[in-house]
Amino acid sequence: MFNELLKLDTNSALQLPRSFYEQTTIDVAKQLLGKYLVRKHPEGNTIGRIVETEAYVGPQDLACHASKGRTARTDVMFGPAGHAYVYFIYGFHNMLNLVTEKQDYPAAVLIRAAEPVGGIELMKTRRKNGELLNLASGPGKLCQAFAIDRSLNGADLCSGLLYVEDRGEPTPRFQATPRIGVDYAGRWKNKPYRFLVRGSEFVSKV
DNA sequence: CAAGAGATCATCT
DNA sequence: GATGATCTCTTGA
Repeated sequence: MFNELLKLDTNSALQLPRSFYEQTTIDVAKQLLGKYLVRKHPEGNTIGRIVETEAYVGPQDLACHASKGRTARTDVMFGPAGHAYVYFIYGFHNMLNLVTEKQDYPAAVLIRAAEPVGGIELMKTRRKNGELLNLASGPGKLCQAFAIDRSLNGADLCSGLLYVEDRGEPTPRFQATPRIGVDYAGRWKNKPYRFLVRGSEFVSKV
């Protein structure tokens, strides 16, 4: 109980600054591994150690929504770095992305999985399958566990209810694989833009 | 277990 | 009108 409270005590001084997100999308995707996603919510806070990401690197990337141009949906990606791009897919699931790179360059990192660290009981109440390994091991599951939906689309990651902490861990060893579910993306579908923490039990099962 | 289908809707053609 | 940065449950071996 006491340990749980310690874990929940977040420190905004550790919050990643906007300059972090202004790096290249690939760099951001790699460096987000081992960082902590923090979601503040009236029901309670939830925290997870990011273990899986995917980079969507810009307008030329056929797997990136922004390759279709600037629309109401993709508008956030064209804005400044360090904001959330949240969209709804398959009639069921929200996907959380963090906008990267400079203003007017549309790119983002998809957060695909996290190891639950704080607010685990709350996550279990939000998820049908309350197994620890199944709470946030996939982009849709993660959004459900962290109560992330489109109301957070465009949210500033440097001031509010949703941000990422650097707790001083070095970036863990990781591997790169092709991205999931982007078979339509022609020669871009095989790019090794999915990054997973090596040996983590909490990555998505694909 | 592996494979398959169904769920369900915002977005763009 | 089609389709998707998915998940879960059912089926059958």
